[in-house]
Amino acid sequence: MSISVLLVEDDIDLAATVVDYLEIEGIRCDHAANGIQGLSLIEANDYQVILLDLNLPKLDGLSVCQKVRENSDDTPILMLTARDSLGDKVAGFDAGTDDYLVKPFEIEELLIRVIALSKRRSGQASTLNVDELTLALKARSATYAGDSIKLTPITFKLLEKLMREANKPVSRAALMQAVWGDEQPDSNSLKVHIHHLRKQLEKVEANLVIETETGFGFVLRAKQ
Amino acid sequence: MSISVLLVEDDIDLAATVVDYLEIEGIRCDHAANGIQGLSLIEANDYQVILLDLNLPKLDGLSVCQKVRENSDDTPILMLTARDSLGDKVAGFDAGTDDYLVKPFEIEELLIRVIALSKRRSGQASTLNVDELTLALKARSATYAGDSIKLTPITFKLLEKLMREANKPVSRAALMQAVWGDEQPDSNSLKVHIHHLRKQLEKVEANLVIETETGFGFVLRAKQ
DNA sequence: ACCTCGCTTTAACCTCGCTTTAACCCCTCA
DNA sequence: TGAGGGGTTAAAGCGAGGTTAAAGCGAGGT
Repeated sequence: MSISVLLVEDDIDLAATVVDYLEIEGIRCDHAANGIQGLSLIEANDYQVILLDLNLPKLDGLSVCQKVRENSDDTPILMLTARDSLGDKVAGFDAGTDDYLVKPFEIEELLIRVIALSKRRSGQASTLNVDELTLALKARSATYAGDSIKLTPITFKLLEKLMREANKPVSRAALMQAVWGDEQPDSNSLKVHIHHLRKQLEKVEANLVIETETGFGFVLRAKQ
Repeated sequence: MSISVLLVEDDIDLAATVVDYLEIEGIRCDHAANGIQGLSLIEANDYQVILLDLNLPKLDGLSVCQKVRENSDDTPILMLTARDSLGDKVAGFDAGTDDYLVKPFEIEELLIRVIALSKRRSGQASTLNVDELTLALKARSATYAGDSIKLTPITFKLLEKLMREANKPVSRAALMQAVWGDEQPDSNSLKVHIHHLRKQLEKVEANLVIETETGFGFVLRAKQ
């Protein structure tokens, strides 16, 4: 799985260098130029690591760090700092920083720290949401407006595929590929499992239906 | 509360310098000259931070680090290394290292890292709690509402993993990794030990159950 | 060096429920 | 009206998980 990080840094040249280097190494890298923008990106996306400059316009790095932690977000944070005093670093760790790097730093050094931090907490939950339906991929559980939905391994994979392509028709072949891979059953298993899924959606009175696209496949979309 | 650390380092002069400096700063500092001695001190005492030289006689730093983690001891480890290659550092983080410092280092730098690491852990419990179930990691004992639960080394590791991920399903692979590491038994050992654990939970009439997620793994959660 | 005890692994067997199959229905369109 | 796509249902099959007992193994004591 690929790593995706956010760099919050006001020095545009440095930012460009870091972004380029990380992208070459296969790490997705967003960039924010100030603390406020950084915070909103953090809330909107799901980063594995956050790289925070200590001195930022609008909202400094320490404050950003604190606010992230207040949101009970434990994404690892790597602080980038030009200062080198003991006080600043201790303050950083107090605010919830996981690591820091003193400028100027070797970019390889940054890379290995990003990789290390991304490994530290890889247990974060990613979820799919369509309407009020939530599918927790790690927890392997689904809920609709709070009601839990029981899924077997197969209906789980089916629902996942349909939710990823919500509102877009998915061909039978694509669904079968998603569920069974290359060794597919020959009979009408798919329609039986689609049927099970529909029953589950009805049970929680979901405002979602699986419609059939005759001769093609199925779509998950809101009713009416 | 005062900090107490262990330094595992074979360079006697360097060790003496570090010990003296840390003691002056009010940090208790034990010293071991090789990996084997280090391990036995770690098992016998309760350090806030472990400082590990990478190149050690008898048992190298990485191996010490791995063994500590295998004992479910998550005391922060700061690796001291003369080498500076990317590979070594990544290997270090893989083995469960929390931070590292490249020799020669400023002794003030060491101090602030020790302080930072000792704080990281101070928030972490040495016991895990789920519902009325308590697992004392150091004592390797468990109780439910006061009743003690007998755990073998394997059921202990199993329960620890399930409690750390309480309410979240844990895959078979993850459980087996947590218990056996890379050398896993080929047969159905896991289900036998899960069975033993369930029996223990029943014996104390715990309000917790280990549910199975068919085709995936197991979850520890409250009944109903 | 041997014995013993208890933890771990193996293996056999059973149960349960997920998956598949197949039969039958309905509806649409030629 | 009959052929085909899709929906529904129930039952068969089959593999994953549960249970149990016994063999294997190593640590600690004698």
